[in-house]
Amino acid sequence: MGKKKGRADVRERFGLAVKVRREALGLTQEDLAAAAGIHRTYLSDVERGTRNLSLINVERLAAALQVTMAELFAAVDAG
Amino acid sequence: MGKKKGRADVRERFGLAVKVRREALGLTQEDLAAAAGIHRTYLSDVERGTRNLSLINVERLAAALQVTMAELFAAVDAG
DNA sequence: ATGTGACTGGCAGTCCGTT
DNA sequence: CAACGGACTGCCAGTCACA
Repeated sequence: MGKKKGRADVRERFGLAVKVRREALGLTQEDLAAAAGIHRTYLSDVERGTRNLSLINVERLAAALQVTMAELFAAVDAG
Repeated sequence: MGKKKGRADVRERFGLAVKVRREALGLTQEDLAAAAGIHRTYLSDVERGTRNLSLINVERLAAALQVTMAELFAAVDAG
């Protein structure tokens, strides 16, 4: 039953949302990183929840994932 | 009829979304800044679209505005 | 293909004040 | 009450070598 309580850090929830969506598209981290115009190792950090990325990179990632930011954050909120 | 074209910068759209929601709640910048745990002058910059804020502060702001991040970004996307 | 530590430059974020 | 300037600190952005 549970609901949750100690919710995970936003960075972790965001990273997971990105990863789930990326895999749904059948892309590798390298593919997505290239599409979003960011670096491969940076994306790796983002998916693992160790980076507190900012607005501009959030937008780039959403675009590369072919979802609106609202859709992406719906998954983050749900996480 | 066009609809879109040169869409405004994410920072500007985000700042406007925050401002509209803040005013709907009848809060001053100082009130909201205190509720979100960020600084007054920084919030001023954010609303004016001059700051590229990061994930953690986005979450704090959404919480202080009493909306989910998805709801907040729906307004940003619409902007 | 991905994870991770380390590194540096620039900006996110704070705080003073004035308009 | 909000915009804006200046100065400061800490952390994000961006990259590499290597497991």
